[in-house]
Amino acid sequence: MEIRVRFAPSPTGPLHIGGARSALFNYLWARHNNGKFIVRSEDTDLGRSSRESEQNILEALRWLNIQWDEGIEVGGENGPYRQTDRLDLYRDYIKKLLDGGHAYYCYCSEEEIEQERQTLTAKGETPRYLGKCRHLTNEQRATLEAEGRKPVVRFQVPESQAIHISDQVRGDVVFDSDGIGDYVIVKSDGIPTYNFAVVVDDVTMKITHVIRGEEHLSNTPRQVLIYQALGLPVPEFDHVSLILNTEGGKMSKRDGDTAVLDYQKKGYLPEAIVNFIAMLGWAPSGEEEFYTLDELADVFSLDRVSKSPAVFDLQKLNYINAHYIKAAAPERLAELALPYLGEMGILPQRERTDKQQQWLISFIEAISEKISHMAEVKDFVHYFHGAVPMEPVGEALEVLRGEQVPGVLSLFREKVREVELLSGATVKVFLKQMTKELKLGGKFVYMPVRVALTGQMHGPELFDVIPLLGRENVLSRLEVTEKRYLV
RNA sequence: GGCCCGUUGGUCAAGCGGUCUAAGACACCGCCCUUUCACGGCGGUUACACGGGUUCGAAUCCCGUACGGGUCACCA
Repeated sequence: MEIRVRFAPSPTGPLHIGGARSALFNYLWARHNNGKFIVRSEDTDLGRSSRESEQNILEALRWLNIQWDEGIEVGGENGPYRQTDRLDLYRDYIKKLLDGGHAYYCYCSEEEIEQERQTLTAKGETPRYLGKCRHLTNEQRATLEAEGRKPVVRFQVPESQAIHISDQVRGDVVFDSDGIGDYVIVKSDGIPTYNFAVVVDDVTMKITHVIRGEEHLSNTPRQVLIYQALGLPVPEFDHVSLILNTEGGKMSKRDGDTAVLDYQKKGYLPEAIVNFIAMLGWAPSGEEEFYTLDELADVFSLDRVSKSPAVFDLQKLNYINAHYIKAAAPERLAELALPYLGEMGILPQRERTDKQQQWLISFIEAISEKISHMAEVKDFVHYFHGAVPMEPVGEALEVLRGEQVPGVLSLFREKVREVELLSGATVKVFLKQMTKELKLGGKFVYMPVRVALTGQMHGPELFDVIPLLGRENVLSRLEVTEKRYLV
């Protein structure tokens, strides 16, 4: 049988990290089994759903290179793929449920239901709807409708039934139907609710595995009941644990970036995000930690998915992203760095001169080992740009106090002036010469030069910094330092 | 509160009854490499929530407790 899985977000906000991981796991499972991956939209919450959110979600998936075989914007034979376009379909299934005695109209008011809930809670029981409207006669219904009441349709939950859920991640889970009240499957505006629509969609789209977040586990028995009432085969459910913030709580806006595209904006690489979130809640059997999408699809399996929640660790993401940055082509990184450099007025976004383009590439090469995501290029431009160095403080200032420093810097200036082309290679040569001529250890030559030029003790390779600064900036920075700190 | 799920170092995690005086990675700390900064290499600190069972033997199985989370909507 063909494996068919789906990602079914509700378009009420941007795609967040947790959603992306659900999508990824579904995608990987499909690819691993040569199956199909479907993307649909659960937009029955008319008030909160928007096309903007849907677009954001789709864009994020595309950015991560998670492609779908069927669904929104790509089509397929089981469409349409938006729930609001499937209302007629749902009506047919509702009719079946109503005719089969598995569902009924309910006219209870919000106050009545709230009352019932409170009574049950007070007794220490699960708050639920007990089925007051189960056996309304036609006359009673007519009377209630004459009062202007709009009914909802409720599913009639069978009594004292054990509901078994087969879940490859969590093992088999059993629920008692008595803990579940008759729940609404069609709202008073005629729109079906999630718990019902999702069943119809999964059935008609022939979904074999429902891989989703743990928050859905408690809702699963409601869905299974509908499958059973309809006499339809129940798919396998696989509930993946949640992704938590550093405090161990649910990830929210306050914890920083939760949306996938936030990371795009900060210049993270999609392959790094994929690699990182795959490892949150799943682990390969070997010790390799870097995987491409294709490699993940090869080795992914549901039985290695973790049951316990995972904390989103930005440091680890940064580490993984740094790895991919080191591996990426400078041209690609340059393209990604441009927005930040443009923002700072360093380089034009387009129509750069050859010289500017060359500078850009050299700049990227010099710093690509130093940064964890591209937005950090902003922290590095001062090393390579401008006539004045950063102000040295603390230890850096101490470095300039060394007695050999004036001699080092003046010799350095001489060398810079002598050299025709200030390239990395020439700089390397004359810096080495200087250590010999002055009979000083490298540290006593390189460090003062570094601090004099950048004001910092740490930073990119000196042989990169000097050519990128250019002769003019080097000389002016030297002068500034000598004036300010050596007199 | 009821129901359900979970609990290995600060974090991600391996482990599926003996090879566990518990792997690997991030972070942290040292050392080495580098006549600068890094990369890298080597080493170190830190963990089976607790209590009962079962068993010759338990991180691994069972029960309980504690803690965390999810859910109980005309949200999905």
